[in-house]
Amino acid sequence: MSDLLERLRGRGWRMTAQRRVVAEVLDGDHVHLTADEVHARAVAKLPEISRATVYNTLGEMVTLGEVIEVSTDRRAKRYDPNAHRPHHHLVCARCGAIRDVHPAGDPLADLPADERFGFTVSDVEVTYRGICPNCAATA
Amino acid sequence: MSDLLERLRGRGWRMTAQRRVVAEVLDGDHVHLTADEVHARAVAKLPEISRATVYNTLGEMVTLGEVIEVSTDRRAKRYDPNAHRPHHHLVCARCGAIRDVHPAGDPLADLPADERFGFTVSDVEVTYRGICPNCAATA
DNA sequence: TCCTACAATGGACTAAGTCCAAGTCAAGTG
DNA sequence: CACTTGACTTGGACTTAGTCCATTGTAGGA
Repeated sequence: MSDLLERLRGRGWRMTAQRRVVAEVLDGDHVHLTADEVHARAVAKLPEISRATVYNTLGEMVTLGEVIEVSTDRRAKRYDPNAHRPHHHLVCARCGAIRDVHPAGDPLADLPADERFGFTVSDVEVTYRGICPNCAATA
Repeated sequence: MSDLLERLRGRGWRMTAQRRVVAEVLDGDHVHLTADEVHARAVAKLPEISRATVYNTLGEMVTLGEVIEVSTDRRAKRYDPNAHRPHHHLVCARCGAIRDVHPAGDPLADLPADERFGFTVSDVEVTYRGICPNCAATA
């Protein structure tokens, strides 16, 4: 049922009710939640869970590479459990809706050596912006 | 002397001492400043300028398309006056240093129609992450 | 069952940014 | 040039998102 939970367990994570609940929330199809949204859903399942724990747990999942932090809008970070398959994001500039997308080609390869300034480049994050069909309809 | 200032004037901006100072700060080679850094430098030239005005002015410049907002780290937004030439960013994951880069190819073209979900895609923002030479040396 | 190191709690704290009512002033008009 | 007016600025209170930490609780091994 919970792939995410399985993977975390396999890494020697100490399993607690709180961590299970956070993993379950992220593992649904409710992707791209903010930390507060995760907390709200977690509270529904485990009323006494604290905000600090949710932040800690999300942070650990990010460190373990099981969840990706996305900061597409300028407000809160969002958490994307779809970390096992590389992807990028398409964001509606009006309503903030987010879709996962898979562009052709490898943007990393598009950065020539003379544009790397001696950096060891390890990662690339691409955010497309535009207007979603919904917002376009109500323009 | 101040290209940015010239362009803004040409758009019917009401010119005030505050706006001039903010434009001057951004127009130097001091790129990628946070709003607070802009404010600090502005205060050096015009002691009574307020934080709110700096935020307002930066926001207007962004709206006019003369300045780009960059949120590479998860802290404060940074402001990049180099808006007239499309470019992307290379960020050091350790120290946060930022360089402008110009990748080959057009990432927008790499997003196939069937990955656009009906969005009208107008913009793309690419952030490369890695370790800068400085940080690599002191690893 | 008991221990103990790791985890959770919650409330105070910080950073970054927004809001607003009141005062100020740039620039067009006569 | 003086006047007028609506746009601009101010500063302080407020909000939002997130961090910190001392204390309390507990998972899981011996």
